[in-house]
Amino acid sequence: MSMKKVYDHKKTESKWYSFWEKKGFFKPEINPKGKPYTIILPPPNANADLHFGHAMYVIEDILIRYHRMLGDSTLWLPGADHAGFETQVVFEKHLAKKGKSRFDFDRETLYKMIWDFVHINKGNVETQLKRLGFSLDWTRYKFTLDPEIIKIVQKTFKKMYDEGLIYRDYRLVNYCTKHGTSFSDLEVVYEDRKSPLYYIKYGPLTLATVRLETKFGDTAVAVHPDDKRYQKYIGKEIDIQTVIGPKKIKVIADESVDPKFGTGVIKVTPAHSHIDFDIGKKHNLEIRQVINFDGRLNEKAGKFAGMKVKEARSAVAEEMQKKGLIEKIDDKYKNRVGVCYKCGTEIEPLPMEQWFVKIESLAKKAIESVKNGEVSIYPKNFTKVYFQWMENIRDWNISRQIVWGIKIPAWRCLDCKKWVVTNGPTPKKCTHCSGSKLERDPEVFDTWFSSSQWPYATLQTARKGDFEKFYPTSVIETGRDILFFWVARMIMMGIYSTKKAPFKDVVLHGTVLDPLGKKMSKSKNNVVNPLEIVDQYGADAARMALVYGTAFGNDQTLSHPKLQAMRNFTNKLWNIGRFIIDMKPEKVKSAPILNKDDKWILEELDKTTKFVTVSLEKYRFNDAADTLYEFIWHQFADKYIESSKNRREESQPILEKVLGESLKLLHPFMPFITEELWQRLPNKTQDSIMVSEWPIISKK
RNA sequence: GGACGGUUAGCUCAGCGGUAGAGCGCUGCAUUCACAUUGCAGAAGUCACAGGUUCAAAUCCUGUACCGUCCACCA
Repeated sequence: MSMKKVYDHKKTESKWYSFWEKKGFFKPEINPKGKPYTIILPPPNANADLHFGHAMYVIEDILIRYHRMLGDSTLWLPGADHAGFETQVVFEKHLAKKGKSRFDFDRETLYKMIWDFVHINKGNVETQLKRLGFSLDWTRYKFTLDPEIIKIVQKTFKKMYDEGLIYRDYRLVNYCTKHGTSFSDLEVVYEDRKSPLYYIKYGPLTLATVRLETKFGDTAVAVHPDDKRYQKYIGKEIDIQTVIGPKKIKVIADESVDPKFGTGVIKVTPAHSHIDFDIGKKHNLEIRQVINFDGRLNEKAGKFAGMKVKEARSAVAEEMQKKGLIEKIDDKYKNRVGVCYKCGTEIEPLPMEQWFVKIESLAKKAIESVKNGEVSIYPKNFTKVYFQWMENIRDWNISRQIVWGIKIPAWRCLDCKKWVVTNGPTPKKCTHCSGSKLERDPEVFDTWFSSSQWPYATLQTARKGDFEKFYPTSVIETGRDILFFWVARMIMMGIYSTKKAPFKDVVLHGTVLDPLGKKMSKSKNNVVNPLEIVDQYGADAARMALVYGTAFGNDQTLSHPKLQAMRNFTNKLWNIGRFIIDMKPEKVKSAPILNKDDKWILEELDKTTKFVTVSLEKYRFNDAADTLYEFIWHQFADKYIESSKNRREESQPILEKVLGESLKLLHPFMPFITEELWQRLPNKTQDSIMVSEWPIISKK
């Protein structure tokens, strides 16, 4: 079939993906003897379509296709994440549109509804990944809620519990009163606020506080041990007036009090402030909870009971002012307030029992694995960020009070109140007292607890022998915004469970911003669907645009002019192909004598081959892409092809050779058009360019 | 309060020790001879600012300004 003047990406791209898949080219088995090369796809959330930023997965496809052509036994394993809390929030929004809420359904029904919702979305996501040309081995597809994955996650929990690395503790958690769940420290975002700072009288002392409404939970007043002003009160009880009557309160000394802040005196509210909780623990103070999980004050607040935190604050302030208990109000005070990263509700530190991972020993090994080079992070300046975070890490709260997730396999014995933990199955009786009345912990794991086990959980359950062959994986490639959430935790959990870090290289890409340079988000309504871009410019152009012209690791702005340029490039390539293949002269000299031009282009091809290869090894994708563009367009097409026109019969073999090699080098970046042209090459050596050999630099 | 990244042609960005580069845009010319999603030619930047190191700095060091991001339980 003769070739049209203008390249039609829609025609080409629709046919090759299924061809590749049918041939089994995405499976590592096509190179059974090659050395293993593995990437686990960061499983996209199953609750929504991919946005254009996900197209950065192209980096992984480039690496995978390159290594497949090198002859490696190459595996790129796809999956999806149930994305616990995230998904529940998305689903609640759907419910809200129908005038419903999560409280209208029982647990099982809600779970089932979300399950159905997620399974529709998963299908959409798969279609998107395929349209982008990603050479994923779909026969090994995994979902975080597959029974075999759940089994592994629960088993890990049990093992860690048995070894004392997971414990149950009553302590303050970051709690969103709107969503009704706790969060890890990472999920709290901080906002700058101007909050009135009240100077209140506590008997003979005056202290400064923002959170007036928590005063009903005060169980001490604290000063710095060396603060001369307050020596005589330390250890004594003082009488104070409060809005709900007189009260006695103890004055304690603690190093953590900053004498320079306010008056140097603080109220200690162990139930509602992290720092106070620690002080309280040290001094054995009562944890007096006055704010309930619905964000309202309870009966301990007297007549303020039932009020929401904010109303209570102003109501208390008003009342205290009437009674002359407020000395002054500093209304210029600036502080940072933790809010829910989803809804912006102020996070309440609230005391509750939760499961925690004892993180120190895990972090230590994770730090070590990077220090000793078992794991390398690219771009390398992120190594420092990684260390910083790891060195200051705190125990990880892995309980979530939601329904959508993996259930924690823990039961409390109603007789002896102790916990029974299993690998998953419901225990018949209590292992401590043989009691038979057991109550399951209704909570589920933090999503990241399961995804941190993803590399080994997938490989251990995909196919027999996979784990042995493909673990540790070669590269984890992901957005740098989830370095802590995911990458760091995978390293910790991987080392814990398998004794080996789960990957050798961490490759972090920047964020793809909208055409105006703003972060894409649903709330801003500026999310771009990759399929729109693919329809408009072609998958090849979209892929190339993401790697061309931006240093790897930097943020980039989605640029239509750039997409257009890459679309033009595909057309240029198409016409190069058309000229060489479709307009082949009738007579061709079989053993040409090389002239100056021939030698020059072959030399340039060599240089390009070398440069592209080295750049890929160093994860310098833009260098490789820029060079290929320059070589193919400006050296091969503009110079060599032009000069060859008056000696076509002689140069035809060179034209074919350079085209073939260029297509191979370009294939990882632009798989569809390179396959289309490859299939038309008169001298093609394999069924598909996908399984052809990566060009080798010819010897001089 | 710390840390990291950015600041280079009108726009979007490469370059990161040897007298400034790309894509888009702009100007002029060419052409139904693979490609107008084209070719050729060209204009365009005191490389944020101030010091320093060096024979030589956009590139290294110090500091400043402005943008962006991340981390931190200051009441």
